Amino acid sequence: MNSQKKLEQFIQHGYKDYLPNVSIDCTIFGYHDRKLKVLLLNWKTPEGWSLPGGRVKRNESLQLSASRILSERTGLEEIFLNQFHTFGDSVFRQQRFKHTKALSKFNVDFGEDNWLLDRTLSIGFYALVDYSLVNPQPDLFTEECRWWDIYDVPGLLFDHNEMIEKALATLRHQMYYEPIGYNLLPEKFTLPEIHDLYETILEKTLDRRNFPKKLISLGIIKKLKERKNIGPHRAPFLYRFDKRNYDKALKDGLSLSF
Amino acid sequence: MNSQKKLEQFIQHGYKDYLPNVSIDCTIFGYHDRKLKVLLLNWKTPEGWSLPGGRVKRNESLQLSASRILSERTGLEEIFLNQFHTFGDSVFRQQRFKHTKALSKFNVDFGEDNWLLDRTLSIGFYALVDYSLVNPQPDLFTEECRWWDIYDVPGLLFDHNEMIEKALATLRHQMYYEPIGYNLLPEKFTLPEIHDLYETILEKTLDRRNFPKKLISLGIIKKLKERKNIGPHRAPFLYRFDKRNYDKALKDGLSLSF
DNA sequence: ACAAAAGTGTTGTCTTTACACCCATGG
DNA sequence: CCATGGGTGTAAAGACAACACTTTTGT
Repeated sequence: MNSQKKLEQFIQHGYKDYLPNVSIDCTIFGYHDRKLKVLLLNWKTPEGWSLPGGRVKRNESLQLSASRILSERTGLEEIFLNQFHTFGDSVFRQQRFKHTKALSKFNVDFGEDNWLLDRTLSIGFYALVDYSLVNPQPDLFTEECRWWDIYDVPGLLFDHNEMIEKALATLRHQMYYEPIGYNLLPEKFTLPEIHDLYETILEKTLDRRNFPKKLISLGIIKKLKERKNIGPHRAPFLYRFDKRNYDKALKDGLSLSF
Repeated sequence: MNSQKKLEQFIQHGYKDYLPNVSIDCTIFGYHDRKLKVLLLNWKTPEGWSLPGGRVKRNESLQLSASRILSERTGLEEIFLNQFHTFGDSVFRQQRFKHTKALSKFNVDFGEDNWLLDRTLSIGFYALVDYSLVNPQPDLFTEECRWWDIYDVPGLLFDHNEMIEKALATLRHQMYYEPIGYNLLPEKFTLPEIHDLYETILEKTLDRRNFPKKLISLGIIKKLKERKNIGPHRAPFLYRFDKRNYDKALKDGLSLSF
């Protein structure tokens, strides 16, 4: 089946395989060059950028669905994925979708009462991924998929700006009682790197000496014997997460002061 | 329209007014006699206890819907209500509902493909209410509505036990960075009362002298000149929440140690 | 030798915890 | 006058915040 046929099939008969009235949208955070990034898609029609999202298959769990959607856009499996809120209160989400004309580019007959145009709640997940491992892929509905700096995000379709806000707020909050970083950083990283990551996300300067103390004393990160070559400067030591203590902290929670 | 007619109308044509495939369930916490309570409904059929829940009207926000459901069962308006998770992963929630026979008590023809029997995600809210103000009301589907001690909750229908667990975990977590109590206690309360409330929910003994210090120093509770008469013992002072500081703390967050 | 970034420890302050005796009331 | 629960302060320990000079490396 070619793309156009697949698209047509999905638009006209998708409700047989997918739940109507519900979608999933993922805020996918990456970190690169001291900037927090988010992965966005550019729609063919209606024109505009949005979060990557999708529908829930009728025989699929929400977690699996989100993880499928994410893997389709990034190529990654088994990444950190967290359900944070279900959106149904904004004006966009209390009525039917009205852009039947705007959808004409697809050359598929939607029809007034197409299932995709009905009121749709969206279950929001956020993901933390290693920027360097992602190969952004657009889908049938979209022309382009790429990273945006979190502070340059354009006006998005629907309530997606609100979703990113809430995802970010949740992430920030979470950083105080769970370790993060395992999914955003390469396996081996330096203290300045993780320090910058925390400063970037929290938008706050953190003491260069005090910051790592806690993580080290909790056993969450371990110093390696290797150093990273960073050109014309002193080579910093590499560290890595101690997965055992990290997971324990994730599970039991902790309280970071910063 | 009488009850039976209403029921029939809802079962057979409800999908015109309500979103299919989605419901809302509320974990309503109350506090009485040093025990944390939760409000449960006893279904006519399938027999068993469950959380109070309902469907989302097509033109209604989720928040409003939850608050309507809650007010129908408790008679209360404007109470603390928090969306905490959307459930769709348990086996019950990945398939159609199979108990067509079990539904026969209603004397309404459901039919194999009734909208109510399709896979249903549930958006979980939890509420904190003043036990003494609640007048539990069953609905068309249920015989009885009453409080259960949180540790005596019976096996519930579907994944509702899991929901209560998660609601409680969320509540406990929340207590460390937001004040609670305003919605669970009467307007005026004593230090032993709020102390017991916290101990009960957190399942932890809290120092009788240290505990109130924080709340008082943050300005969240204020001492009144009145005392409460508790019979044959020294009359304890009454306190009340300072709504200004309380709401500020709710909004900005705080960090309680306990 | 210089510029740029990394590495490292101590001290003062604040927060948290632990703890015990006296007081008020009703029966 | 006794039983029960309420009220109150201080000191020690631990956590946190502030802070500056030296080392490494490449050009």
